[in-house]
Amino acid sequence: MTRILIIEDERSIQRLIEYDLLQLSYEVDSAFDGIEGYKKASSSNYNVILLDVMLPGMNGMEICKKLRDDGNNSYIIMLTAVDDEYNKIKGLEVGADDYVTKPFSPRELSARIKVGLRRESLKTSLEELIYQDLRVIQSSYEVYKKNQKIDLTLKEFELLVYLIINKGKALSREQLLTNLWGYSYDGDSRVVDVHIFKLRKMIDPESNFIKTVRGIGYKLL
Amino acid sequence: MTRILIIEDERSIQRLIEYDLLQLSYEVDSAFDGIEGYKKASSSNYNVILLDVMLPGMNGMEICKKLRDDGNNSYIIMLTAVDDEYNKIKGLEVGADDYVTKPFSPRELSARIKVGLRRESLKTSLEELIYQDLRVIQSSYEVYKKNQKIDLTLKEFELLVYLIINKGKALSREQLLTNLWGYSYDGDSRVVDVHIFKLRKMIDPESNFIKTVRGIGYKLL
DNA sequence: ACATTTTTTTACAAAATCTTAACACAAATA
DNA sequence: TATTTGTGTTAAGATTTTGTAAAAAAATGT
Repeated sequence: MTRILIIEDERSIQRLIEYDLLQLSYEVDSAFDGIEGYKKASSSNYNVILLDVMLPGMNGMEICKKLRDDGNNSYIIMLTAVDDEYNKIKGLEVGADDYVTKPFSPRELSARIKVGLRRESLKTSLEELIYQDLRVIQSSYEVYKKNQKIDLTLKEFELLVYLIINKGKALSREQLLTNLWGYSYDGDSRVVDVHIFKLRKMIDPESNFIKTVRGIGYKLL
Repeated sequence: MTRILIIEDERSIQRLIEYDLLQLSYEVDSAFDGIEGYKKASSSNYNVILLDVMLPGMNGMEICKKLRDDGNNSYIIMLTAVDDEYNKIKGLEVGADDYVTKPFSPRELSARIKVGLRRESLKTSLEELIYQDLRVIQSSYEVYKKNQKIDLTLKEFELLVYLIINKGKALSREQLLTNLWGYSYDGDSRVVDVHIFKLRKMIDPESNFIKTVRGIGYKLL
């Protein structure tokens, strides 16, 4: 179950966000001032925390910093009223993962959350993945084939990780798009194919283990 | 995505049900008389159909019977105004899966729907299907006969899965077309025959277990 | 601002698969 | 038995899907 905490004092905004997230069947919890927010965030484990910068009691920056100092590693998205560069930098400095400027569309917010969840799940899974003669180190985004380092782009890397984690399963393009790109493309996109093509060229030139499942997508043997 | 069709002429009840189901994030469609209901149920694939017994146009029993005759295998829940044993028995006779008496609470209805969905998903979502010396792995789209891998095309694979899930039942071409091809039988298409032929050649060269049911279609013993 | 890298889109070729149509054959019916 | 109806089988042609390269767009670095 995905748990999200909203720390936001403006009720109207809080309600709106809560409504959208419930629609997406996340488990939602809310706090309406800084103190309460910090307490909730500390006492329970959330996958994502939406944190308003301007709050009564304790402001968002402080909360974020304190949480990180406590060792909290939830994915924190800062919410702020204006697109000000200063807060953005400061937010990331105190340990936020992302930053959304109000007003934002539900779609935008949910896209950001999905990115966060993806990143989170990558974080929590195995640090080092071994597949055949490949060694994939997630923290440093490095890949070795027979101890020879291979340079992959970010998307190639993420695709490889996802394939390995789900090895054996046929993965549809939609599934790959939602899980790696973070949202669903409308219309038909061939991005996945192109990335598979490149990945094959880099790590699997004989196309031995990245198999095409015609009509569905791809799978790793 | 779970799709539910409500066939109910009383708007107030329809609205109520629809509201509850949308809350549970099902995809909901509605029809307000028998003819429309039958058409919608036939033309599209629903996981669950909620079917009022008393309807203008065509009554619930008729619709249910006709749908079953067409090979429709949605989970059908009959709705009736009074708890009368006669209708209950009759309903099950014409092929309904469950029976709910009005007035019912949202909770009761959703519980019944969940039962239906579970039943449906149990059948279709088995990771591995075993039939005689065949092993069909749905997540990877692989088929083994006596541990020997057999390469099937997507349609062949889907056909095999459907046959196994419905083993023992005679399946009409129409049913196979609607459920596997996603459109309704158009009179003289013999696509199914060709695919059966190919499937037999691949997994059943002796034509032992894919039997022809003359005048109807095919079945797996 | 410009150059470089990465990602996405687009177009076209190649391949696999699906469908149609035809004919052969078997089963049912008169 | 002859006729009709339904199915098996085949192969050509149509369609769909994927591979690949290259251009366009977006992101990043200098």
